[in-house]
Amino acid sequence: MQCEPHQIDKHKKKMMAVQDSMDVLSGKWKISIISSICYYNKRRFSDILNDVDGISNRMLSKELKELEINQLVKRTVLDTHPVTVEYELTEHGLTLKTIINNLTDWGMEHRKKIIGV
Amino acid sequence: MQCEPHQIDKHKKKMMAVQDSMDVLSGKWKISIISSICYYNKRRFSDILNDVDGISNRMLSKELKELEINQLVKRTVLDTHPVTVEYELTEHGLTLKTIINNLTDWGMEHRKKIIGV
DNA sequence: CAGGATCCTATACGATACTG
DNA sequence: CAGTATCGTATAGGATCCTG
Repeated sequence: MQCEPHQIDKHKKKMMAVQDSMDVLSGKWKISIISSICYYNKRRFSDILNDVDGISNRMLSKELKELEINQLVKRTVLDTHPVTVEYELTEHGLTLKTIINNLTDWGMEHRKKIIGV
Repeated sequence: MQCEPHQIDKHKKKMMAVQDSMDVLSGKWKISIISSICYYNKRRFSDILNDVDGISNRMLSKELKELEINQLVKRTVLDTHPVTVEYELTEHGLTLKTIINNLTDWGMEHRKKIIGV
């Protein structure tokens, strides 16, 4: 593919941007966790544990912490007995909604196409 | 969150769909590889090796094979000396374009917001 | 050039048990 | 309930060398 130099730069910039996204979102669980919180608006630890098929509490705890650090998720401790913790998306986290929806749609199509046949 | 039973089922279905997508796309490299091919339309092995920052030939080879199996990528051996191999997205792979674009945009925003500040 | 083979390491992840 | 601690395994992944 022949490209003008500034075209090539554009491609590189875009590749970098994708990498930046993936640095935050990649891993086996992150997207699923975000989806869970996103679809239910607010979600407790044990609920997410149930939503995300196969995840262990250790992993969930670790991943949520990372998402919090990256300011995608907000953690609220409720004053109940025993303690309850609620997770919700931050405003920045909410900007992922489009991507979640796209991945949901694509997953359904993919299942039809490849798995379902 | 109180939901009607059929609402809950909807959420579960969506969660499953996201999982299906991630089964194919997750991992450190897949999305970047697809982006590279997507942005350039056709791309040779060594080009992708250059586009995707930090990937080793071993990994690239492995990931491309998986993408081929999942029918996202088409591999064409060109009759040159020495051999050249071109990769392009299949029609099914092209349906990921929206997601790639969204991830690109989101990555740029995220950089501004978190990394760049 | 494209990629396979080999070897090795890091870390991602799971299972289980424990605590405020 | 929402985690943390500990331990063990599996896999992801890097480096290097080799070949048609």
